[in-house]
Amino acid sequence: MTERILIGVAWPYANGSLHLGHIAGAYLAPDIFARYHRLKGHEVLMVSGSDMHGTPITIRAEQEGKTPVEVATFYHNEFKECWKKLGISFDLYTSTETENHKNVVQDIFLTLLKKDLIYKDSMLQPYCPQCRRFLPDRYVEGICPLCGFTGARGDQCDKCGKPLNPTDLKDSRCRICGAHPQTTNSEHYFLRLSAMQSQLLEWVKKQSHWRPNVLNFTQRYLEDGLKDRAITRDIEWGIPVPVPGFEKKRIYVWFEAVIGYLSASMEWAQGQPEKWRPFWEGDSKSYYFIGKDNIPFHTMIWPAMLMGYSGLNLPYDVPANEFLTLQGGKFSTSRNWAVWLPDYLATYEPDPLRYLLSANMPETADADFSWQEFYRRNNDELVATWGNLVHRVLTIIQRNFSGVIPHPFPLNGIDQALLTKAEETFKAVDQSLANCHFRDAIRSAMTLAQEANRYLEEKSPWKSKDSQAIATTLYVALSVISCLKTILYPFLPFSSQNLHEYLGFPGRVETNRWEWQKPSPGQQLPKPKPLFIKLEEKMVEAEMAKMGGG
RNA sequence: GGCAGCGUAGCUCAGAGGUAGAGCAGGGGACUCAUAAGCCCUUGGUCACUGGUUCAAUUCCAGUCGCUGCCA
Repeated sequence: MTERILIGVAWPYANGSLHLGHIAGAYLAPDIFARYHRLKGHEVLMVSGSDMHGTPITIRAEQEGKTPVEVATFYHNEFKECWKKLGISFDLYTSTETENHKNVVQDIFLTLLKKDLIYKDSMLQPYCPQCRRFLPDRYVEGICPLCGFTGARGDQCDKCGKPLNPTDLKDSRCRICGAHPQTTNSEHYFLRLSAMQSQLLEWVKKQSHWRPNVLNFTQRYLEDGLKDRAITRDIEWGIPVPVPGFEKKRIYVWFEAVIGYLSASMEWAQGQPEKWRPFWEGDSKSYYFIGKDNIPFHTMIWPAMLMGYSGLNLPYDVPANEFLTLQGGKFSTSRNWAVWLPDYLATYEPDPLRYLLSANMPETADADFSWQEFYRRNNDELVATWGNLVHRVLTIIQRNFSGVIPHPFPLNGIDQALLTKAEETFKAVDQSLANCHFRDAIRSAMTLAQEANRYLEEKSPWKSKDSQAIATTLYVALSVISCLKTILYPFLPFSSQNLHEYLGFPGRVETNRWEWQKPSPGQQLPKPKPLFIKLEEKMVEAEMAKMGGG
């Protein structure tokens, strides 16, 4: 049965480069999932885009003497380059700075307004008379009333960790110009989340297939009670509020960005206006891949908006990942405690990173990245277990059979046992991937590679005098390698493509289905090269030296 | 302060009410097709602490300590 799968991926904020925490949290998993489903022959639509709006971008632009659109576009382009190099296979990667997105957002805004799910109210906001603008809470600084720390921000104090309101601060000042902010009343629109609470809770309680962390968090949050939230801001960079009198205000990014899933689907369908609908209606399942910090927006706010808008599917699953830590600590942009994706991709191949982050994905708990671990997993697992398995078999075939795939003879019990194991692994990985258990899936695959190494050892074709047994052994080993080629493709698309060619298959690996392709006896194989290269241990020190604070 | 999560071998992580697991690192061995890779054997743990439920808990419950995150 052909399934239809919508894959929504978190929209990265275009005011800084991507680092490995982003990839582990939200971007690798959906790509694996999408590649798997495409192989299964399912219809997949995977969309995302850059979140271009909001105050942090305008402030960065001012500091750099640029316009907000220049800053956001710079990072948007950098993101697109990263996706290409890392192999994150979006069907459309767009941005919130498109005419289409603006129209869709305004349409949803007006629809919810008409249904009275959005209403107007006023709120107090810090205003800087010198900059002549309203300040987001975290752009107000001052002395913490609780601990006396002088660098406390209007949203919280970094010293004692207490959350604050901007008006709590003593001797408050504007973080941009240093002037003393005033507090001014301002009119805004609010989303009536409080009215949706029971409907949401009822829906959430039925989602027993969600990951426990996502489900528990959401339920507790809902039982505590949802508050209405302001969805407009006093800034100039963003999507205009389509209401007279609000010309100086913009729709707040958290309301606007989630709508991107829908607007991007429509943009993808351009030219065929109804083509996006099957992914948003009926049997289609929608998956939203995000980091855990984004859970409330995808299990409550976006569903509430969809319920209000009505007619479109609510999320089927929100497989949120936990966080990646970096050598035991939090990623920190300001301390440069990070591994930047553009730097990584300028130096290394994509597959070793994809491998490490898959094998140690923060699926159920935080996971740690270290260069030592990267080095080790590349050399000891990718190269030694998997790459070397491929290389030794292909090399023996080159040497002893002139590179022609040997014809197998009747199988003995050992041959059969390995083939059975491969068959079982194929099914197990299928199940794991369908259930978003990525770590289990790649672990099963590597276990099969180990089995194949043991098999070769046991049969030792390099010692054997029995030419039929040698031919059979190599054919069986090659078959299992071909099995792994398909299993590993969602995780390691680049090296699987190379392997696909070394095994004598034509075209692109992704044009084949999720099937165990058997090699064709008698076929001439090309000269292989190692799938992965060993790293030198000194790279660990070199990379660590690049990180701040270490 | 409230809530949640975590605390398992040197390291990264699994696991489960009934004599503790994997990979890597450490030690030993046989082999040589292969990127000195692969294979076999092996040393490591009172599963944070204290109580409770149970015939039986490291696995369930309560509390303590430590780390992390979220919230007012």
